[in-house]
Amino acid sequence: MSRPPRARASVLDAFEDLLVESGERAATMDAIAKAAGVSKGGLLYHYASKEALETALLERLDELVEADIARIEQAPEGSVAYFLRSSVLHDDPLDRAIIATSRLAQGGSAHAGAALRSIRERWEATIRPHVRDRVTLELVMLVSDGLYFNNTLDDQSVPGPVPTGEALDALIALVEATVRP
Amino acid sequence: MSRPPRARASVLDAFEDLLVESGERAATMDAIAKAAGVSKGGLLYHYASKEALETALLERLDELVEADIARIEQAPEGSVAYFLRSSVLHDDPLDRAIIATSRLAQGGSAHAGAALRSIRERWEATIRPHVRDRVTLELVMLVSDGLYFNNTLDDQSVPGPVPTGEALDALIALVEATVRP
DNA sequence: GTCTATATACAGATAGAC
DNA sequence: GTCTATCTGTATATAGAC
Repeated sequence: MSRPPRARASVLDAFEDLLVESGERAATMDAIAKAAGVSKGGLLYHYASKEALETALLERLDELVEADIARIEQAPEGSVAYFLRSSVLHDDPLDRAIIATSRLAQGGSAHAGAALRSIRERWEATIRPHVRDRVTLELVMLVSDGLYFNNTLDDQSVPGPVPTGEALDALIALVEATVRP
Repeated sequence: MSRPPRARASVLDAFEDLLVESGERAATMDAIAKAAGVSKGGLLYHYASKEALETALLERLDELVEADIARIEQAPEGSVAYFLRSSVLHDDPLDRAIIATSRLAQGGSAHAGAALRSIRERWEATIRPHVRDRVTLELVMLVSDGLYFNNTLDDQSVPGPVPTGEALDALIALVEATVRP
């Protein structure tokens, strides 16, 4: 755990980037090695197989989610507002890890699918105390899922259909007014 | 168009099934041929390439969406309620086509991604007259997206986190009360 | 720790018989 | 229209030098 080699992290970054930017088909061992600036042999010294790389991505995701949940609970603007607002961000490490994992899940990885379900449960448990009842909890979760889903479909050129700026503020205000306990 | 050979349709069905049940990695030409009960050569007589198969799936999706939009507009229970309820179904042809297309989009297919964005725009235009304003329209669309997203992650064994039965009725009632013009 | 070279498997696609 | 056999490219992974 201590002092992990620089190359190891940059290989994982390259894997994640390729998944996010170009999809699972593009994330081959060759492409990952090239993007990370190492040879295929070098890559395989750090991660002995593609499955090892996927496992490492899932572990990174898990750590990022843990930190995110702490932030949700302490957010000054309120947990629901913070949770929804953070569902629409694009380029922070957590969102990239989620989108990458989502690509793997849709490709057929059962582990990745299970990881996403587990994250959703942890978020749900965190939000539960801050809403009125079961139904309003569903509403918050589904709006968040919807925001994430649109993130995953975003292509870098076209702006996504998801609200930003004042439209996002208005959406959050609407949801908060509806779900407040 | 008239009297399309039975085998042609069953090849497309097999492609869709493999995408939905097992993800894009599993949907190889070999696996598709086997599932459809034809040889690889037989498959390639009907669809000369994998891209042709993807194009056919997108065309099927387009037709199903067209029919769906007509149903949304005429639904006796109201367009918003019908739209949300139909977002949670699992085994109708439209949902399977959407999930299959979603797998291709996450795999990296730009065409599939564009098709999903186009569907979303058509739905949005259909729902627009039935809600109060821009913000409530966003809310309905995002809840629908959230329901679909959870569908795509559902694994066949575990029941998904998405509401059914009375919980779904309550959710729909909540959203309708919030967005009604 | 990182490299080159190579083994093995499997993908998509072609050729041509029936 | 459907088949078998085969070509070609490319994916993951191994072996072993440096």
